[in-house]
Amino acid sequence: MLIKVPEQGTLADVAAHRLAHSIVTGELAQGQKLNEAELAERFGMGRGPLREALRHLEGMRLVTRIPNAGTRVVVLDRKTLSDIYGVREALEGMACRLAATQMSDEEISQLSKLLDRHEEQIKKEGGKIYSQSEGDLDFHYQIARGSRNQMLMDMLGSEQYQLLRMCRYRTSRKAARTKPALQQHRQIVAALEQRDGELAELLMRRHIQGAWKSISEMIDKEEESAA
Amino acid sequence: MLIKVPEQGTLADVAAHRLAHSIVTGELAQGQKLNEAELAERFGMGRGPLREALRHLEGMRLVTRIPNAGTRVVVLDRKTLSDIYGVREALEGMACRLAATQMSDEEISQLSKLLDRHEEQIKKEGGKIYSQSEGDLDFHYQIARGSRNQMLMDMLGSEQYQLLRMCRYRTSRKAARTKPALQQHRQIVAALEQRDGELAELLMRRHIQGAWKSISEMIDKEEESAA
DNA sequence: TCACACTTGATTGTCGACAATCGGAGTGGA
DNA sequence: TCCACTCCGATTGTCGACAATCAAGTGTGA
Repeated sequence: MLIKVPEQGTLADVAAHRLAHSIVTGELAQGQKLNEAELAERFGMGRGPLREALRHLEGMRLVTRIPNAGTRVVVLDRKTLSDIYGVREALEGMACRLAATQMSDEEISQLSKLLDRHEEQIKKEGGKIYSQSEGDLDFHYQIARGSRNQMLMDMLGSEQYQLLRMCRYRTSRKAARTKPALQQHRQIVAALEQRDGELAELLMRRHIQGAWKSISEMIDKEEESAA
Repeated sequence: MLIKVPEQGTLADVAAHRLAHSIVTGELAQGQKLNEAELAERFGMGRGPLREALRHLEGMRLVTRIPNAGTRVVVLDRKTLSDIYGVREALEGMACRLAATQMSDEEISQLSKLLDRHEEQIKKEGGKIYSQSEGDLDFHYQIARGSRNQMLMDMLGSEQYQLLRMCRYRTSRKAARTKPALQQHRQIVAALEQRDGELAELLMRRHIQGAWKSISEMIDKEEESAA
């Protein structure tokens, strides 16, 4: 699970995680205004920690804040999503290239086993995309870890870039892309096993481009049906 | 100037900017503990806004925070700097590639003029690296803007990645690299004028690799003299 | 009827004080 | 002499209340 639920730590941290979760899962709608007093009461805390949490989320780009006018959940329009996937392609491509030389054989083997479990899960419960999405993010995160670049890990990992998970949730309803995605993951692992960084980067970039293409089409359909 | 000084807005915003400036310029030493009450008094505000500011800086990775143990200025060791420059190479390379197709002729022309002013400045006051560093960051930021990718702009621009400015300050003392850097900037602009994204990316990546190499050697010397 | 200023309500921004927690100095015993 | 325990000061975490600001609704005059 990438969703950390540290019921320990400061209240601000707890609030940040709970809010992040609510936003990512869509429980809090995009563009929705966040009332400090109301949220503070719901979480059973004062407004101080909550405001700190909102600052944190602002840094994560999960909310936008306007002085004296409150904070709102970010809205992911097409352009924003496109920008995100563009950056992601560059960063994850880089992560893959580095991982090809930095990961241990053991780690790559673990990665392969992760895909095995993943495949089994798909066979068992075809529709359960939810867990797929989680597992997929795990896959990507493991590669980010394999890059040994802390900055990259932060950006692609838990802290930053919850936005990614947000798009996933938003678009994981009818993601029929699980099988080709798994296939691509396998290819990437194969490239890692061969220690071929260039190939691994290429494959990862294609993989993400494919994901964006798929999501982009889904948005088109939504807009059509909405119009 | 990239240093925004919004003496308007909330106190927390003001504090965040002042603190960021102090950290980037080294006024607050790396690893230094930040006492909330003391800072609050120095800035003439309560601890509430200051804590919000610290949360903000934490998101920028300018400080690290440990619950119940306070926040400290981040320490830029060699590995961290290396990681930053790695990520920067990927992101700015991408920005360059996009800018080659997205920037208007007018913008590219402006960029060229920026380099003219830059060159003049170098001739006039050879040693004044400070302004060079600012101008250089302006150059890079303009290209990030040219990519038309908001996420990229945020990451490379003012908000995120003040860390970069921090390394600059830390290493801009004896940066004899201004001339070759300017030359490389010119080459990049030339590539943009030719709308050659691939070349622009290649040149930018080399440019950043060169910068890292220079800084890396500088660190080596420092460590030698320290040892 | 429309425009404009005012009032009012709600929400955000800020402060001071209290509670919880941690690190370290000091002391006692093995 | 060294280790462990205790206590205390300092610092962080939290809350409630007050002030400032903005938005909407209302009334008045042209």
